[in-house]
Amino acid sequence: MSTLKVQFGQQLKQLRKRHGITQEGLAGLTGLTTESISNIERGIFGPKFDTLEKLADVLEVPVKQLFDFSQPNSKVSR
Amino acid sequence: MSTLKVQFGQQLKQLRKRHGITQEGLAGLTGLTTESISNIERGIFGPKFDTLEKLADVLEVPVKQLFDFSQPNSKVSR
DNA sequence: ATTGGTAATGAAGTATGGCTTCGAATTTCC
DNA sequence: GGAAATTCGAAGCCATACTTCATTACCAAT
Repeated sequence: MSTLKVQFGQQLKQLRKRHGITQEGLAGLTGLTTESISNIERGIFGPKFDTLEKLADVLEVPVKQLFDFSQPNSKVSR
Repeated sequence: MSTLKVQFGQQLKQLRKRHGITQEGLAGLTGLTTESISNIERGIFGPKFDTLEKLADVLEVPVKQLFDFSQPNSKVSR
């Protein structure tokens, strides 16, 4: 029920789309499965630190940006 | 040997001290043990999302600040 | 209507690692 | 020196991150 997981997932989804990549693509580049990416984006579970690093690395953003929920972003939504 | 765990740990330690609280105090407030806090601060393991939330909550900082390693002597909050 | 590409979802299983307890050693600081 | 704070090890528990497989749904285009 952690709202952090949900928020994180939404942010991840945004950053992934902004990066112009699909769940499958992100899965391939991080060594995860598409189901895992989907589960993370929907807040089903929160990734462990190793995965956190991979995600930030692939998306080319600092890890902290994955936790920056400050703004409802103007772009890319929908 | 994830550098993220280590950096996170150092940041946590800084924020904890800045908050004027001991490992035991933080342990009590988060429902963890002092050993766990110690292990996290030394980068032995990275906390799960639930713990992440508790830590940020107790330290009264947004989660993203726990991942903000930009400045050694920062005055980020204020 | 059907194809093709993407994502959601469920069920069931594995195993990693987050966390604990206990005990002792070490560092820090007054 | 001595107490408090932190480190370290080892062993074990168990929650959960992640997997595989299989299905379903959505959404554009054609």
